[in-house]
Amino acid sequence: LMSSVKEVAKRADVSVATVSRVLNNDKSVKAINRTKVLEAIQELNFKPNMLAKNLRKRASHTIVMVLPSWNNPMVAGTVKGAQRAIGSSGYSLIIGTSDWQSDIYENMLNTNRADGIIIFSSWANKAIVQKLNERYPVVLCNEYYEGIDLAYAAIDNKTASYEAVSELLKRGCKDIVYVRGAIDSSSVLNRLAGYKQALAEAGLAFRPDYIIKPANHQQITELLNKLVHQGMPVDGILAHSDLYATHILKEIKERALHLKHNVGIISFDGSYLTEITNPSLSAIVQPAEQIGFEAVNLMLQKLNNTKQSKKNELVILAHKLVIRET
Amino acid sequence: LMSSVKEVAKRADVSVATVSRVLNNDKSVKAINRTKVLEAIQELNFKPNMLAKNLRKRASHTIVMVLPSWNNPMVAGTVKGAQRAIGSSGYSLIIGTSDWQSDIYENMLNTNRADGIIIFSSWANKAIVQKLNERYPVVLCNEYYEGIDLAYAAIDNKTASYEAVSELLKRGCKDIVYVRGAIDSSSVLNRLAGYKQALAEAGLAFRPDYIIKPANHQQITELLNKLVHQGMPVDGILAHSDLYATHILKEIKERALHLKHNVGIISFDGSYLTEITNPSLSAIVQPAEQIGFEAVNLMLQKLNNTKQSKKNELVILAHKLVIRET
DNA sequence: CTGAAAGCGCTTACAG
DNA sequence: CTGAAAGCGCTTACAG
Repeated sequence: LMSSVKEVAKRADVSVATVSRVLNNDKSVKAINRTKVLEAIQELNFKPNMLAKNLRKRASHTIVMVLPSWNNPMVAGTVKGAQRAIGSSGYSLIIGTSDWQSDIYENMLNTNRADGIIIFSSWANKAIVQKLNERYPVVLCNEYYEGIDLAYAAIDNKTASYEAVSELLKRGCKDIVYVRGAIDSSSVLNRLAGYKQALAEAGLAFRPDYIIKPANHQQITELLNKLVHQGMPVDGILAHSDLYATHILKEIKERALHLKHNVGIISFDGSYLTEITNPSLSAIVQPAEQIGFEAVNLMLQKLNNTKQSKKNELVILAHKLVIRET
Repeated sequence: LMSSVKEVAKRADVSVATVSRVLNNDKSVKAINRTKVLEAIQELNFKPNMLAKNLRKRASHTIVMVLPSWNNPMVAGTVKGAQRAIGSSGYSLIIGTSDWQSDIYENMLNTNRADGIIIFSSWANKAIVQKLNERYPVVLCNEYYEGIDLAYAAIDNKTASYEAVSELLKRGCKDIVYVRGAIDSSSVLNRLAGYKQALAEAGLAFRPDYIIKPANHQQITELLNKLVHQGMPVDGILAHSDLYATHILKEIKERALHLKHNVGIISFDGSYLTEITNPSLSAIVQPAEQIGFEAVNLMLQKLNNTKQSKKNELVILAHKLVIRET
């Protein structure tokens, strides 16, 4: 049914080696032979079998990417950028989320189903990342691990957080809560550092109670209410994600969360969610698409750099504080 | 570095054929040999090279899935279900969106980078689907094509639409607009049919002007305003997607769209977006995860059914009308 | 500039 | 129940 290099070779009256060379743009092929081969390829509608090529080249030409979840527009943007970078590189992108068992991804690498792994999310702890990094190309998105030499793409979370909190302070907010992520990831720690820096510059004391660490959406309301009922007022919120912020907005509206309607809220991500809520959300906009794009490019560089500079590249992308109604 | 069947065979003191048989659960292997092989696999930490297996089996063990976009929670749900169905089947899922050139997907099939294709979205016109279906396993999500024998998973769009419009009529709405999708896909046509049926049963005339066909989000406002300004009132809207509905809500709030705040709105999909808007949106909830799950299962059946019943299966899943604030 | 040949790491008729 | 051997469809030193 499908024709092979053998048939192309016969038709073009050359050897399979020459056909392969044409397929791989080998400069050494004489022009006349190249033409004959290309014609034969056309006539036979030949499509190279990647299964064979992959085995021979010992590469799956596949990259696997781990995401924190599907239901997050920031993630969607990143994937979009990743797909764009994959483009016509000849590589395929396999995407999965971290609710899969972690060893699925390791297995993909072990069994040659993927050549490298891009990790978005704090799915993998430091030990896993370190272990992977010793054997396979690894690129991180949005996070990094102190002490591991890795390529990654992310924004400057500390500065972004500093700017957001400074904005709230400028408006007159005095009691600002940071609703942080559940894991001590680099983004959480850096945002925490930016938060502290902004308070310090304003001459305000840092109060650990104002760092809220919910295990899930539901807990946000619980923890914030607890704070308020203990006599600690809240007039500003830095939310770790748009999803957190939309949830807070909803709970305020439904009066489950006992905060004023006009509490200052700035969330991270700045996806389209911040525009469809009512009121619309102020946010630190992350260049999600760019992050995904750069992450894949870093990986493609790694995969194509045979014995070139091994130095890992860090790509820091620009964020933007966008003020909307909160 | 990596050990191969050859090394396992040597260590277990059997032939590579026997190793392969153990790997493939061939019952004919004597228990003692099976044990020896399994031990050797353990000791050598052997991982089979899928590149070789795929070539030999003439299968990539990969499925490609085409989505309409990334930024849509309904799509996210479908992908989540698809991933769950893939589970530990040994297959990988490659996902892409329809803004890629269509021939990328055909090329994946042609070059053995994928064994079958799942099409969500009306990315492919009938001719393309028909052509693909002649050569490769195809499964459709949410849509089907009249006259092509295909497996697909979807809800009963006509009944769902009928129920939504009936609900609006029951509330007293008389002038109901259907903001339809841009393509004459089966879902659009069926929803249109349900819309008409509901009107007919209520003794109301069908007015083609009340079917709005925006090319993009921005056009919704333009087209609806035009209708209203031409003296055709609007008191109910059936929206083709949650995204459309959230956009409508936003434009009403910003007074760009000249409709009353309390216009009845029911949207399709019923993703989490319908809960975070203010007011929250009434919607036909599609079982997105299930749809993705079933689609992948249909595909896996096709790929594993060597010479079994060729009859294509249709999976119709239950929808649900959920009334919220609109 | 080209071809014959070996080989990537598996699986599977075939013979015993 | 098992092994020797062929082969999946490519690529690539090697020799010329």
